Amino acid sequence: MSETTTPTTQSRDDETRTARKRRAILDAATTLFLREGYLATSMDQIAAAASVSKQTIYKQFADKPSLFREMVTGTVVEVIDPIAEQVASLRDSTDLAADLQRLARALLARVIQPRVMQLRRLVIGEAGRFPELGRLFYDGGPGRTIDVLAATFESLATRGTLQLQDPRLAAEHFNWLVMSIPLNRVMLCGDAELPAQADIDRYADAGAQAFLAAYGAK
Amino acid sequence: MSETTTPTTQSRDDETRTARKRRAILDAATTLFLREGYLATSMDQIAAAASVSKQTIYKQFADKPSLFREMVTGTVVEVIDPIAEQVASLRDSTDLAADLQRLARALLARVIQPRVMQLRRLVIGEAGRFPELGRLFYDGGPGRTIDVLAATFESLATRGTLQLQDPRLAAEHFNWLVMSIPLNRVMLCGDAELPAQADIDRYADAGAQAFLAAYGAK
Amino acid sequence: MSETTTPTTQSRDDETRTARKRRAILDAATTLFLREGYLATSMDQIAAAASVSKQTIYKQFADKPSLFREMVTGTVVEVIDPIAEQVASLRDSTDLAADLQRLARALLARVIQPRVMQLRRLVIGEAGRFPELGRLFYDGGPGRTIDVLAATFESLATRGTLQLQDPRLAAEHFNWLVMSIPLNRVMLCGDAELPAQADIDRYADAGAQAFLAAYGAK
Amino acid sequence: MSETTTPTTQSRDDETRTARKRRAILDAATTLFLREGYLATSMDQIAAAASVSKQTIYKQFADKPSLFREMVTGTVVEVIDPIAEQVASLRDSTDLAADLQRLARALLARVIQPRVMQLRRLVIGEAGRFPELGRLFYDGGPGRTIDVLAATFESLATRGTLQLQDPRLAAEHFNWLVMSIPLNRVMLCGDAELPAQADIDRYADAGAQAFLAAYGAK
DNA sequence: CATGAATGAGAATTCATTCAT
DNA sequence: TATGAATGAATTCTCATTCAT
Repeated sequence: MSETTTPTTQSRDDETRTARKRRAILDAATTLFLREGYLATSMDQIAAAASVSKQTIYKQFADKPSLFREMVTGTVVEVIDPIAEQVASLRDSTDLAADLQRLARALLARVIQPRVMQLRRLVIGEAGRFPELGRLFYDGGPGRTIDVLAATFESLATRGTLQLQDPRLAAEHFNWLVMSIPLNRVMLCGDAELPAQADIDRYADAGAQAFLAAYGAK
Repeated sequence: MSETTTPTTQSRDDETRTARKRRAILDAATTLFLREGYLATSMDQIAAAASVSKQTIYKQFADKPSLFREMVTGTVVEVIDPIAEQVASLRDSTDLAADLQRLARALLARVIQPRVMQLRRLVIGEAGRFPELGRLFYDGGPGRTIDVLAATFESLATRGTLQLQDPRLAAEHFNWLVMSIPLNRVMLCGDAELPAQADIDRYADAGAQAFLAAYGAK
Repeated sequence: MSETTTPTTQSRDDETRTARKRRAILDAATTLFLREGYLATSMDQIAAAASVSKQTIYKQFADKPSLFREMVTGTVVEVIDPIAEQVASLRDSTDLAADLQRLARALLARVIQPRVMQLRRLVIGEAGRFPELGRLFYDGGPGRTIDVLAATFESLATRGTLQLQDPRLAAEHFNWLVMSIPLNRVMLCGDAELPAQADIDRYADAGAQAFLAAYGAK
Repeated sequence: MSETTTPTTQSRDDETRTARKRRAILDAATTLFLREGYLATSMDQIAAAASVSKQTIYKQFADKPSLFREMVTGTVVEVIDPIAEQVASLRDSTDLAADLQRLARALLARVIQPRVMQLRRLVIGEAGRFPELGRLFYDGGPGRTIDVLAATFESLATRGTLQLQDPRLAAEHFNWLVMSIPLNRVMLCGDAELPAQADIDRYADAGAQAFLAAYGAK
């Protein structure tokens, strides 16, 4: 009814409406792909969940793989850790133990989120069909974290706050010391196995502590 | 070997033939499921790959999920680490650094095998459809390794060779310090990213070394 | 008739088209299910007979049982005897023998129709798979007839035109005296055995006459 | 073990064993066909239920239709009313009302048996595929009963005990007056609707009584 | 002679994608 | 532009029947 009120803004309205539909499609696709997997999700389901016709989907996305790629890409971006500043602030830390612990908790809390876990499972499960998405996830997730960690650790080593030869290796060790225990458990045993917040923090703390024991200045 | 020794035992020949078919089906299913995934593998493909009629499959396995479960179960068992002895031998180690390094290399070499990696990917990707298989894999894989490690570490701590409060936590840290870097990279970035043997050993060595730095007696 | 009157009402046209397809599917299903039976009719046949794609069927009907139920329900309704008025008019009959005979002929003519016979056979044959349809047929067919007959007979008994204690029992007796002979013969021996119209009327007359001999006022 | 003790009787033993298997097959087929229907019963199920191999079935019966025909034929024969004598004894009845009632109860009790009802449903449902079996059932069931009844009623009419012109018509009326009410109800509404024994007798009594009211000597 | 395997087709149902309206 | 229909193939699973062993 109101789409034709002002002819001049019609194209803009259409654009907005199109964008809205596009977003609805991506939202539905995100929910369904994450929950059911790639093959187990049908275009019909997505159309129904987005309340659009299938034709509308195919007008916006070339085909199912394209829609899937776009959805994964978008979700990776949206989920990427905005931890750069927090990591960088470590450089001037006066209480490294406390600051590392805080960082560890923040990192783990982010990664253990159901949506991130589902995305990780999805990307791993579809690694055969969409190899580029695995790399995308890696680069936007662990890779990026490790990059900024490595830079910071190098700076700390220069100041003698940390003792290490290979800052990138230390960054990886920190990252996985913090994450691996709950990450692998939940990834394999399902969200049913998801530890309570207190336990998650304990894993983060223990990881940070072990890291300091190995790499801290004596 | 002995299928044709006694021509009179027809029933035994039949048994062998049936068992042979069953094995052929499971082999084909293993190859295809690991390579293509659960949904992307059809019973027709399996029948063709096993040179068997579909009927024969359905006479041996109730349905596709059953065949899949049996295949995963069997592969998990077959792939389980026989590391118990090697770990146990640590107890009387006179050169813990060297022995931990040897153990780390053995553990990582096993886990990084393509077949194990594929199985891990498959199980993770199908965690939604087959939650029990994730747990099965965990219990037969990392869980089991960590169990035996924890027992050994506790004994080493009693003797003062290691310094730790929570042997299970230390075992987890050891395990993931050794594995996580190449494991996560390969799992996400594919076998293309698979590091050379030398690099793998380096990861193992670095993990063991970091562990000792954190948990070794001063 | 009016599908093309208003070109602007596209949605209504769509509705009509969909409804037309739905009707075509139900018609084809009716013909095939009645002729071949439930299991012997395939969804492919129905789609072909309705000149419709299988998808269209499955978008309108959840599955084969649903389609079958809908078809039987519809056919039962469409075939239900509109005899209520004719039966009710008996109450003021001045020539009961003639009126009962007329009623008997009408009842039997309806029931002996090939389509009704086929439906009866189908419902009986599928009683195991679709028990609710048997009851539906009974309630819409014999049950309903007997209900209205019983009410009328009771009224006639009050006026002394009939002599009976149990009007429902009398109604059943009337119904089956009229129907049973040709009904059972045709149901078991097939339409090949279907008597000529004259014979059918004779059965109806004889049934009505026997009823009056048993229940009429002396 | 004992099959080879006496070579002379071996063939007879085989015959017996063969006959035993044949009977087992027919028993299994009877149970399954009656319960599930013709198409819904598979040769595999029959083989399993009879504890024989499918090959054995095909050695004894040409194909599925043959097995079905043989099973129906056998069951019809086995279920045929041995009421000839009881009907014949009516001829010298001194208390026709009592004797007709006794006969009615016997007839109805037989027909209402679950196995007979299932057979009737089966034959009606398969009338399209096996028209000859419907006729077989009719001739062995209602047809036969009506034949002997007609003969007896004629004799009673000659003696003036009954008043009728067409003995065959009277026989049909008697038969269906007795049977129709519970027969149709159970056939359509299922065994769930099966009346208690007392009710069945009541239907039989009422049918016999109505018959006498219509056809008895005044 | 009887068991397991094979055959070859056909069942119901779903899919991604493309026309028509 | 967007809806319903169509397409055409693929899915899992079952069937009756026939070879081989």
